Amino acid sequence: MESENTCPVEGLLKMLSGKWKPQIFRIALNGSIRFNTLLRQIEGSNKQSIAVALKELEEFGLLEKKVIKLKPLHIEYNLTEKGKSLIPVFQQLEHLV
Amino acid sequence: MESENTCPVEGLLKMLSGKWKPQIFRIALNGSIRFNTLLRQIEGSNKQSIAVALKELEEFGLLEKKVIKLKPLHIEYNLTEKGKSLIPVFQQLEHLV
DNA sequence: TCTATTAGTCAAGTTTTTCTGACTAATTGT
DNA sequence: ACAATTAGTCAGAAAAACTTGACTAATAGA
Repeated sequence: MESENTCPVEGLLKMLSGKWKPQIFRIALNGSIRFNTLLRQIEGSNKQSIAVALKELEEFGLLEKKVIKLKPLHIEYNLTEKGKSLIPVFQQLEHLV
Repeated sequence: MESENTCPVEGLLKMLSGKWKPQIFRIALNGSIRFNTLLRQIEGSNKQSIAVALKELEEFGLLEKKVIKLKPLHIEYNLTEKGKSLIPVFQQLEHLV
């Protein structure tokens, strides 16, 4: 009883594909993340790519954006329930390698 | 005790990144695979891309190449132990989604 | 002899992804 | 008034990934 035309791993790969999304998601596992903070801690990254990655992670429902304060502007991204559901997968992979 | 600079998921993503590797790997979960057979069953694919994907899966140690017969030429690729170790991850992801 | 099959390789071109640098807009600090 | 911080956007360039079509080399079948 194999699934021939769908694959959950392909879904995961799609959600986390690209140069920066895996790193951003992993940092988000430790708590709230912010645009400029990510930009500084992920070396080699750039505004545009981080912005696109955050938007995609949001669109896939793994992160949710939250405006904390308007003065001064403060926006945070947090794992959604869907995002948190991936934690066991990460843990399982850790045991493997 | 978080791992800040390594990530097993990033490893998985790297091994299976690209347009065809996930599909090839998934087909390999069902048994031996062959170059021309893949080419026919994966619609939209092409020689070059399948060849590169197989080579990369081999280099990452997920598949192993085996020459069965030289006349007529018959080459097979099978999951390695490392490749098989990913099966539970696929199963876990299936339960998730 | 000619064509097909096997499993590829190679160079060139196309497409997709990523990066760079300029710009926005509101607010705070000097 | 001027610079800095926040969180971005936009267009164009550069880099990476993917595709195409021609080719190889050994063997089998008509």
